[in-house]
Amino acid sequence: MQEYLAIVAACPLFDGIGHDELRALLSCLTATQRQYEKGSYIFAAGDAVTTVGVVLAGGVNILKEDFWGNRSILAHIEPGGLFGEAFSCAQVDKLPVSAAATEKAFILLIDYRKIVSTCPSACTYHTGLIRNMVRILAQKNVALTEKIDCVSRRTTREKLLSYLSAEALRARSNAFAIPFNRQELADYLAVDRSAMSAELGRMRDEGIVRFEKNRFELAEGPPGA
Amino acid sequence: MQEYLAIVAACPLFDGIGHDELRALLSCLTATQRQYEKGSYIFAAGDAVTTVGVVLAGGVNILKEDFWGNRSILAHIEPGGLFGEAFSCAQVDKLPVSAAATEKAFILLIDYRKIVSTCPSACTYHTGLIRNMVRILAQKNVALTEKIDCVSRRTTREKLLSYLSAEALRARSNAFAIPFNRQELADYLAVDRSAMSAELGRMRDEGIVRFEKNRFELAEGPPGA
DNA sequence: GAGAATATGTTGTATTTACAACACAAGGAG
DNA sequence: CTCCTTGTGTTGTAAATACAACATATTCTC
Repeated sequence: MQEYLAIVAACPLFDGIGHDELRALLSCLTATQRQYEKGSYIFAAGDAVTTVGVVLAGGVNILKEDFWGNRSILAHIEPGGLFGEAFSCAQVDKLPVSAAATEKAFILLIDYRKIVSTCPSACTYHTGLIRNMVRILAQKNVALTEKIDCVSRRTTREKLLSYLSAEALRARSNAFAIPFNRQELADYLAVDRSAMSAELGRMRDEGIVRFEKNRFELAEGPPGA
Repeated sequence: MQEYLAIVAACPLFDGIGHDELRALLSCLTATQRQYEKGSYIFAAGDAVTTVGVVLAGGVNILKEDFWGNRSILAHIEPGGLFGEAFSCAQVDKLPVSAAATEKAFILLIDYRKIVSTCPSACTYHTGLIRNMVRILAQKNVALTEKIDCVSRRTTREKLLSYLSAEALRARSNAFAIPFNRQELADYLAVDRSAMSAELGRMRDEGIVRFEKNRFELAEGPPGA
């Protein structure tokens, strides 16, 4: 564990907690470290999960299998990353996804009930831990809501405008940089990259937006003007 | 407050907490009750919010205004409903939405920091309260992720199959009822109702699915077969 | 600087969708 | 029962998209 302390400290769940306190906290949480071979499951669909996982080394894929057995990868988690927190904390009785090691992996497992219950010994950093967990869930919530707002639009143009509007409001400026390249933006908006590129070109021709690379600038007037 | 105790108790934030304990808890949380006239703002876009709201009476709309000033209603909250929890708990510095009373409303406001910090007097039900908050956020997380999984598909058919697959897995049966009528399902999947209806008809013709009203039954074989 | 890999823009076509308009059934209110 | 509302399916057409294939850039490596 010693060797992974820096990785654990990098996990947002432990924000604001120093190395020394962290060691005490992990013991208070009865966190356990386990090793998984490539391809083996940390959680399997159908399981009841009460733990969250922190990747110490290696990597983990979150997989989903639909009714007909079609598999898809929902996420890839790297060292320092957290997984399983939504399903554990939501107290779902049967996991709808699986988590599998993509290579030999070391995982720290922590029971979410230990996290959200203040310990009898009242360790100082437990309140910070709870606040971190709540913040992580809430931030993901905000990000997901924002994405749905974009993806739920009917046309590529509406999706782009919705996304660019959100970025402009976030930057509090009509000029801003986006954290995606074209392919990533297309994936985020769930549209075809080339069709999106064409739509961006038309929007530029109409004077709605200017852009170069990942820097965008929105015209101040309404899109219709 | 006395008169609204039953409403507060119905809020999922206070699940598992009895009326007597609730009164003590609310005082421990320094919850405050405020009255809002129709149209007035409980939270305005740009505010820094640290409180969650519980609607005691009346109604609240969550509103969003984009970069060009186009308004849209994201949600309507009724008595017993909770709002503002995601943004408060995510510690966003400037609210990207507003909350306004749709009619004369009574709102209970609670600082989220009081919720996630265990109180010095260590009131018994605080751990339950924290767990409720975490569960609410996590469940919304799961629901949003599930919706994104459907909405991010390219075609109406893929969206329908994704949604129906999720419902079948949830029901652990290939026959199940859905909680939507056609218009609501179309809104959920972000497609046109009539186009969706036509697609459902084609899928039925192809033997992929059978349905009547809100009861659906998926063929066991793969969609392509 | 050459060459490879990656990122981005462009175009044509077949497919799919949105939209509007309408038909029809079911259920409730009077 | 009749009217009215609501829910659902159908069709035609214009519009938008996905997809494929290709043309330029840009960046990275050697």
